[in-house]
Amino acid sequence: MLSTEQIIDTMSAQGLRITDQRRTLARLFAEAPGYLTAKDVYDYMGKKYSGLSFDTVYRNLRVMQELGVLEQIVFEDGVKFKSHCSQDHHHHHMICLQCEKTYPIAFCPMDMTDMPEQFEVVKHKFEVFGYCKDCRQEMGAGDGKEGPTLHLKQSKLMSQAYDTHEHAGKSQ
Amino acid sequence: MLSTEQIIDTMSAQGLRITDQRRTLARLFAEAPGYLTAKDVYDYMGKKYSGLSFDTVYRNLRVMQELGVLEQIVFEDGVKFKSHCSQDHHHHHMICLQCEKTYPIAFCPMDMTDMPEQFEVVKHKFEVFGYCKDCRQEMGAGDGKEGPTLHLKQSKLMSQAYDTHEHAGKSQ
DNA sequence: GTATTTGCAAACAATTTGCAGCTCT
DNA sequence: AGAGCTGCAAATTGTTTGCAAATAC
Repeated sequence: MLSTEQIIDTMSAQGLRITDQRRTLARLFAEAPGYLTAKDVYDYMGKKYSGLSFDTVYRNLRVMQELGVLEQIVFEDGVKFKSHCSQDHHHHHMICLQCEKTYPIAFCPMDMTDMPEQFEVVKHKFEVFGYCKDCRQEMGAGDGKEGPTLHLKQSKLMSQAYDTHEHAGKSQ
Repeated sequence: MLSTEQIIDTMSAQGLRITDQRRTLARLFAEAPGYLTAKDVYDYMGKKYSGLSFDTVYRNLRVMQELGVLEQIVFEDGVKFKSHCSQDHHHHHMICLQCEKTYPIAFCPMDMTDMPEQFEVVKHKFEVFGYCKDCRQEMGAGDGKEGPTLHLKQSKLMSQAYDTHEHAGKSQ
């Protein structure tokens, strides 16, 4: 994840002006553990910073995304944003369907497989959805949804995935 | 892909009524080589079947999707539909960014890797985007976009992918 | 001081809904 | 006959745009 300062510096370096709104956005995304919709952002900003308009949120989400500061993902239920992962190494995510936190996967399917020559690969998407440890515990505790049965094999390639990264940090 | 009849039979078996519109939809999706937006469908239906309304298109896309006849994918540029692949075996796709045809990938990353025990996997997504043989040839022929440079290794797991399946059929 | 940003309101696009009339079965 | 469809028009939701006033540099 990027820190508040990294986000601000990047924006500043691109000649963007650092307004209070943008500062708040930077802080929000630096701290947010999961994905946020434009509305989430708006609601949050509303608390901290009353009088912020929806279009400013949209405009900035767009700008920050184009700048590479934010990652935009289209879920079935809408568009969401989160701070971009460390640019250094390419990786994929497990995404919790409950809390929407992301956990890095220390493995990329494209490393494992070559494409047929006839097809020129431009990009790929690999995402695993499910329930993370924390949410499974809460759900298992019995609040409506039934605690899921597991049918998992021993971890081979991804065992490190669960706690290596800052991703899954319980920050906030 | 499903045939017109398979689609119609499935819908009929679920107690849905077979109207002219639905018949046309079934035929359209049985023949379409790639993904279609609601608007694509509407435009097409307009030709064959003048006077069809947008809401009917939406209603039926939804119904057919819930029924499992259509597959709905959310692309960056919008929601698109295509006829569901043969239900029998799970597989992923290469998707051409130009023509949006899909080519099956004879490999699933989830077969290769176990997830950490702590995470309960519900579903996963693996998609490869790029340019297919046909489109690369056309583009290479020099109509604006530069013919892409390839940097592909020998195919290991996916070599069969390119011509096994009916998917990539040049049908229509 | 000047180019950027913001907030407002209004425009827009995509999708959904209510309802009366038409149509499969 | 009667539940299920369709088409229309109107409502909703999510996102974008034009413009004057406010602000960062």
